[in-house]
Amino acid sequence: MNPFERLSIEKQTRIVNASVSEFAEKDYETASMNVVVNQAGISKGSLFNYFKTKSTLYDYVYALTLGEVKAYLKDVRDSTTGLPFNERLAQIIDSGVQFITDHPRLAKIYFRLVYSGDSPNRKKIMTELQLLSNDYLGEIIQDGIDRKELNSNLIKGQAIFYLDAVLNHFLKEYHEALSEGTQLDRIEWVNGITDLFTKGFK
Amino acid sequence: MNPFERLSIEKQTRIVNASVSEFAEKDYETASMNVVVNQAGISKGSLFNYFKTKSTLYDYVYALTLGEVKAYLKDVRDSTTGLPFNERLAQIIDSGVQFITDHPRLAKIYFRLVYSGDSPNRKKIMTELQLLSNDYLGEIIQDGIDRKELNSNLIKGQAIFYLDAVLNHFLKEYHEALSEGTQLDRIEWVNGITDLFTKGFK
DNA sequence: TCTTAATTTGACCACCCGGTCAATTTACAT
DNA sequence: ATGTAAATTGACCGGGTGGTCAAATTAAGA
Repeated sequence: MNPFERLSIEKQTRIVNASVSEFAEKDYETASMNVVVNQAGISKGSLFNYFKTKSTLYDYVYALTLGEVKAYLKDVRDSTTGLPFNERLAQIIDSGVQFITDHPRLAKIYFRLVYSGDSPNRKKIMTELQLLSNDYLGEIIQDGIDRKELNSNLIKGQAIFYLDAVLNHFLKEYHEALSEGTQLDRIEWVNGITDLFTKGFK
Repeated sequence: MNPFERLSIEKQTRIVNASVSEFAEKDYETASMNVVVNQAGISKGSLFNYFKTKSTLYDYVYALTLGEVKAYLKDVRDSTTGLPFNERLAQIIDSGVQFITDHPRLAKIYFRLVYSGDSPNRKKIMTELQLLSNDYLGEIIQDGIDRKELNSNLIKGQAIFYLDAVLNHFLKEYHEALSEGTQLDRIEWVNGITDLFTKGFK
């Protein structure tokens, strides 16, 4: 049992909160351990006792973020098996929107990761993300092909790539709009995106 | 006439080269004026005489980058007026590929900008980029609609958004593949993308 | 050649960084 | 209450940052 896990839940929460906030606001290099320490109300020595290095702390936050993302993805995948491609896609987008609303700071960390590869171990992490996207979207698309809703001549790698590009970009935009106070018309966009791909993949 | 412009072309080139390299390799905050200075073979005081601050130097590099991007875009737009949407789109992508090949470092700066908003004056710059994309892709799409190749019910803002997402993401991927030594099958991808949109926007 | 102005230099400044560790405080078993 | 082990602290370290400026060098005109 490592020292961090031995802490009271209250203290753990304070530290995780401060870390998430800092890594959400600044990129990895710019994020400051001193800020985390002050925000969490602990001493510097303590933080470095719980996490050996900055990179270790980031790993923890990263695991937390990706875990939450995966949970949302898994939920929506499992609760929509059997539905036609376009409805499934719509619900996946909705789930993304929900994630952003529930965890705006984790979303920021996620997008920072996806779009600027901002992290130590960039290579490994980017590969992991790509694999996740491949597996996940690959299955959804394959399902659509099996169901004969999508063109069986689709080049799967490409189809995944396009879906991934549009979904992530839309969610990023949605996230930015949200944190600026404005709001995108969710339904209109969900319709637009499902439309594009149901026709484009036909 | 500012002091930088008074320099010999040779010296200007050395400085611009060093700056472009540094801003391509590291994000704005992490990029180091000391590195630029050493790489360019000039003293620190000189650099700060030519450019008052780091941000000023970045502005210069940014203007250079965007200028080059715009030149490529303008060229391909003007040389393809009259062509059908799918051929036009294909040539735009090809032009992007060409830009990446000709100016890999500028491409890196451009993608860093687009995807992480990495710069001082983020807001202003992002707005400028969005405007550029809107005008440019908006015209191409409107042309396709007028020519009755694209659905006249398209929500233009959305269509632009999707095109932009896929084009930039593809070019970014192409750029990364290139700098890792591997190569994407350009033709296959160009066909895939034009396919997606000619069907998806129908 | 001498004078003056423009250019270039690099030591230096204040500040912040990630990380360390001797010293202190806290918690707990006896 | 006392002794001991564990947890916590924050002053401190080496190093890097953007930026400054008095002094040295170079260029140019008379």
